[in-house]
Amino acid sequence: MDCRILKIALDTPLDFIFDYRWQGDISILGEPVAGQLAIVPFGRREIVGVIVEVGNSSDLPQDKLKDVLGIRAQIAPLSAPWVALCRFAADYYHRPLGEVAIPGLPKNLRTLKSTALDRALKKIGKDLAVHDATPAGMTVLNADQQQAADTIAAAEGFAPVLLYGVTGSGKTEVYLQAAVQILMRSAQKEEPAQILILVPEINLTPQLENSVRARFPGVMVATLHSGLAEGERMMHWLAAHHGQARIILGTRLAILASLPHLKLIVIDEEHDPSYKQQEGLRYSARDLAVWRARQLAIPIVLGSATPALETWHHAQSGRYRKLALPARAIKDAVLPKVRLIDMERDKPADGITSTLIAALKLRLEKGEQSLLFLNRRGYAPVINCDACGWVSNCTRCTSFMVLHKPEHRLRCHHCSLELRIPKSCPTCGNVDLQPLGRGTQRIEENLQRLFSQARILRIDADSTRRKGSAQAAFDSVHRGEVDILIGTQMVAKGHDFKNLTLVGILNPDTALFSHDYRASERLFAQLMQVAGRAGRAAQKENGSASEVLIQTRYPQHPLYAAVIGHDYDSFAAVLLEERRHAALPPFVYQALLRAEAKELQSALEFLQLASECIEHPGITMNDPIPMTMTRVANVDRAQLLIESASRPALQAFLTVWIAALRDIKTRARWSLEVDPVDI
DNA sequence: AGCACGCCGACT
DNA sequence: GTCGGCGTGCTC
Repeated sequence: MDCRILKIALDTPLDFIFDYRWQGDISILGEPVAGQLAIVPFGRREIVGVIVEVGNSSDLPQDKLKDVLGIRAQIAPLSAPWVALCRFAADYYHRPLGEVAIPGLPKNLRTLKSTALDRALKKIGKDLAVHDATPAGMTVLNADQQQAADTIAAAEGFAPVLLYGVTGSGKTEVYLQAAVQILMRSAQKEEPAQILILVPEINLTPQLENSVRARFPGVMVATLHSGLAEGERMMHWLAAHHGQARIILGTRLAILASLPHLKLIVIDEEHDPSYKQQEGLRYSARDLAVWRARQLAIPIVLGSATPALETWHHAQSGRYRKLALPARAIKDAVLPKVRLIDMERDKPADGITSTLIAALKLRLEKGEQSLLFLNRRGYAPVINCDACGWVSNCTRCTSFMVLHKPEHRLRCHHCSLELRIPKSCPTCGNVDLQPLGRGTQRIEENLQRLFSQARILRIDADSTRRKGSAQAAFDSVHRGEVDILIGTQMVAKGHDFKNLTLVGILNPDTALFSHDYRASERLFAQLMQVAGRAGRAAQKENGSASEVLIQTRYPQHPLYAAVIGHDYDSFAAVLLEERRHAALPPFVYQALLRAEAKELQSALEFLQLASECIEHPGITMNDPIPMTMTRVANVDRAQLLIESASRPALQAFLTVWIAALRDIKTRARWSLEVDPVDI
């Protein structure tokens, strides 16, 4: 019998491709092909892999090879461009191919038994008949929007576009209009087309999903995000993979979906930090999306009011085309007026200045909604004992235990540790323990005292733990059942609150003096985004102008001047110049080697050995240092930053370096991150 | 990463 | 007598 050797990528940290024999009957089963999924024995387990090559020989002796147990022939093979995308990501982030390709596949594809798969395939087949229709026609765009949409839809080949427009300028309409044009054109040519739309967090932006579904009533829309149940994930993945889904709406993980007819990629709020995966394979969905668009020679739209500096830099240099939406699209809506409240002059009582209290009172009287933004959940970030100086440190992390008053708990936000609030000081017995600083719970308490008649709602990770409770909370704001909303960054994204006319920002100053050089970029984006919650709808005749009040101790800081002027351009120019002078990204390329161990010394020793283990011409090797938050859950962490002015030089070095690192004998666990963002 | 084997301490 | 701690070795 004819025997094939299949080269198969498997989800394991071992960085090589595994060979298996396949002895099936070709006349019955057909030839195995690259891109198919195969179930194979691996050690004492049975796991799924992606066939990357079909051949007749192996470097290993035949008797070392095991037989393939089965091939997923029910579904189409994954395409060569998809495998190439995975291979690029694997090479670029220096991880095994299988670790990139496999984890995103639905679990039901990974077992020998295929009943769940067969059932899903049957259902998809039925849905296909119902959903194969053309999209709805054009809608009420303004000239700038129409021109942007036309430009995107008419682009030929790889066309990266920065769609630059303030909150409310109607970027979503431009995406959807470009998508309509591309889908209609493909329907005329009878060529299937797929559009991938990435959003930062799908659960917080149901409005976008609703408007997409409303806009494409006859078109199958698939969603891909981590919140899907296993069965749903299977259905949506299959609909994308087999091409029935024409619009795919997803979070960062959707960038690795199989999309055989992909014709346009949209990244909404492209600057958002959640496009960066921060564990496991630490990829940037935005960067992979640009690579994928280039590989497929299709347009990609990066939409933002406050683009990432990397993106802005590309737009300025002409590598990306910049399309600007200068005005708010909604008739008569204007940008909210931003004012600073100098906290040195107007000293806040319980975290809220008298100016802000007066403004809240005014909005209450007018029956308009207000939002207070504070990016710190809990009641107080720490409690202490005045008598002996004790503070509520976490015993397992380099951090404080946060006071959560409604839950009567101290909680560490970095490990799962949770304690009852001590009745007295653990070291001296003093019963008068004081909360220091303010979180959303404490602000909520203050507001209830200040405005006893107002309807006050807090929205943060704690108040929305139950499934569906976040949506219920947002719905009640939309229905007008809330006068004052207090929230963390959860409330900054996506939602248009039609009757919201005042935004108060309570404590943004800490980010001004952060050691993280990206902090001011992020703060600016966050302030602009929160500010955009105010006055998104046209003002009612008797309504007042929307305003944003920022409480600060540094009213003269240039970042706030830029926020007041809604002036991203100048602010970005200043930041980019600073980055150029300081030789920081995007003018230098970075990689970060992290190490963790029970003892900090082991981690630092490993990094020291790593920094000396091979020659590194053209590479700047910094000193190993403990991470800012050194200990998390009783593990000490340290890091070593390396930099180069040349990306290829950095990549070439990393390949050699990783091989050398594997030979270092150490008790530390280590991992490498390319293009790190939180340093 | 899993998963199993293997060699030492406190329990029914 | 055995349940289980995690060292270390292997996975085509």
